[in-house]
Amino acid sequence: MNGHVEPRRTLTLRDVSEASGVSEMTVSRVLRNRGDVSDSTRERVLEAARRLGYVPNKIAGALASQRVNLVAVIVPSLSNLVFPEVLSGISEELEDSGLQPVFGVTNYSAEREESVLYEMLSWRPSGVIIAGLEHSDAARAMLQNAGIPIVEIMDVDGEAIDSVVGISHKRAGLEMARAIVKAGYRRIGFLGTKMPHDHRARKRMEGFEAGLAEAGIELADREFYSGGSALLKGREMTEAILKRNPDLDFLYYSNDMIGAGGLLYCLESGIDVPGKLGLAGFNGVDLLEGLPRRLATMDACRHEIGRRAAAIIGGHSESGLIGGERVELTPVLQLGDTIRRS
Amino acid sequence: MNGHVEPRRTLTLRDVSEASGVSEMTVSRVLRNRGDVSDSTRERVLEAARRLGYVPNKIAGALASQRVNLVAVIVPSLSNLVFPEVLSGISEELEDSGLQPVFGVTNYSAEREESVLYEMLSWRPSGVIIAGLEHSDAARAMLQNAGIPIVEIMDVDGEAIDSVVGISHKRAGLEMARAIVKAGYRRIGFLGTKMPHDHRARKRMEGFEAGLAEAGIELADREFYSGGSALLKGREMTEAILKRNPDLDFLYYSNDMIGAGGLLYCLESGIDVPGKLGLAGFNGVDLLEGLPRRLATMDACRHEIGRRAAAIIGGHSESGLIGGERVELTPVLQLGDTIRRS
DNA sequence: CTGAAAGCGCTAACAA
DNA sequence: TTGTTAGCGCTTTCAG
Repeated sequence: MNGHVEPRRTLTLRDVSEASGVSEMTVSRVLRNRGDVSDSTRERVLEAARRLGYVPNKIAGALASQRVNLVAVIVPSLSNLVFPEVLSGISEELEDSGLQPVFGVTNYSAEREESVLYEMLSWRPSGVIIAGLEHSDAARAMLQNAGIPIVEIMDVDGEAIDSVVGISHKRAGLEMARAIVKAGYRRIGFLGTKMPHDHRARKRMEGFEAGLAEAGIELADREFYSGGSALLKGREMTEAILKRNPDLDFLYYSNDMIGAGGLLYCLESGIDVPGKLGLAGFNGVDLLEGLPRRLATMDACRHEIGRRAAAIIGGHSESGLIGGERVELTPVLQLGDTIRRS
Repeated sequence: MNGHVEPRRTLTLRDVSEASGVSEMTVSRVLRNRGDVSDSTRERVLEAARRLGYVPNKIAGALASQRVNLVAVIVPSLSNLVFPEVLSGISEELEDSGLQPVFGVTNYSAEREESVLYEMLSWRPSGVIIAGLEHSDAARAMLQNAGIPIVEIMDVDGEAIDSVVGISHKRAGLEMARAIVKAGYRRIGFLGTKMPHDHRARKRMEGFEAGLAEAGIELADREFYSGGSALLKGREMTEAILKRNPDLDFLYYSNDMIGAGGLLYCLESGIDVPGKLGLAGFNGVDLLEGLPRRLATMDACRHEIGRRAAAIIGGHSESGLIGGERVELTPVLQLGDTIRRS
């Protein structure tokens, strides 16, 4: 035991260079697998690097090479189940591309989105994947001027800055409305989140109303919530809306979790689903498979969206090109057991 | 419309300096709010920066200042509901600290953990938050040599590298076992994930078995699953284990989702819960609040763990000190409605 | 309050 | 195959 304590300084290429008796440049080549290096030299370098526990400094590397292997990913929330799934898709696709996702969360605040974006862009990432098409002017300007591929995800209803991968939430709402009308339901209630900044939920509802309007129907009632256990809220809201409006014959939920809560409530209350009351949610979450009855829903293609978006960044960052791609995925209506079949 | 296209080059301090007629150094001061600058100069600089749409280059800044405001966060998975909640806690706590979380995912693979860690450390973050106490030797060495605060989270059963924030999963299992025994259950089955690398689930089971052993009881049966909808798997496994072993009087699930599936199955099958059969899960997820009956569980303190870990990094990065802190949170047993009361 | 010089740790480009 | 030189864009330090 000697009392000697190393003055904490992280190792540099130079340390490896000295330890191996090879020039810094060659060490750098070995560590990056670039250029031809003799096997014996490579061996010596790797051995020294390993022995010292050298970890390269990407900050210096990025500055020198003007290349950064980071992809900025900006989402509104992590509690919303949907986004972790998108992130998984991104992670997966990027796994062996040499690119690294870096996540930022905005909490559905445009202001926060702006500052997260600024922060991330200041690391000069190779690309940006960002949820939604709605951004502040400043954020939009930053994205436009960044000179890197930008992929806006989740939603295609609006004008994209560069590339876009998502579904049309308007159409999702519209088609659900048509299916419901077609099944003969007429007195329809809507239950959703009280989130003025969740543009996609808003668009779904607008599309839904448009779909009803085609048949000359108006929403009979609506109920909104915020915070808390979605499943529980789904129950409570369902109870509330049915108390207020007992002759509703359909409930459309803005997401599957509250829909599942509603379904459980109805089953317990002995309500005839889908005979007397039909139900539908949105997202197509796994969870539904385990419920006593299969809630009607529409898959939001979350995982796929993540993958496709990441693939675009990967492709463009390789080719160096920026070109607006537009990928509109089509969510499939799953009638399940909660909409009666004709 | 002129056809002139700017050669894409990102702006530098120098551009702002020239546009504002102020030295680069002073521009830098203004943009970082450092040192005294006259109001008039500040104004001119900010105006120019805004007009040009300048975004500082943190890569260069970090290299020059040897300071990076990034916190590396490494978790096994994003599908497991638990981790997004931890990340939320971290995000929240770091919100106004000037620190930025950067997430990496390992898919429960030690090898992948090693490479993600290496990648992240090469950006010289201000700290690392990493799930679990089990790491490869190489990973452990990297963490030890990084010279920055390291917080291992979720679990306290083992030896920490630096700081640790979590709960004892062994104890969680142990206490659940005691509660179950105390309630008079004797023929007990365990249902969990088939994941050799989920050390925490493993420790819970070990603790659980130890708790049973105190009363001279052995696990009567076990059932494992992997992949798919947890809720559905919970149903299926429950059905399977009860078919095989109809006289079981308690089922302990390694997480709430499969527990919830089991609960739904039992209710539908008309099994008397908790009279004839008791049930318990683990995690204390929101979801449970919306179920017909409240599943017994134990809160894993996910959000709190995230916050505390982030707070440690924040504190240490300010003080520049590294010091092993140990925070053991105590999960509270929630008996709910699925363990009979004496 | 403002500016000039030096250099952070690495890699591009070129030379040997 | 290996080495040398000159920055990358910023901040630190020191001098006005």
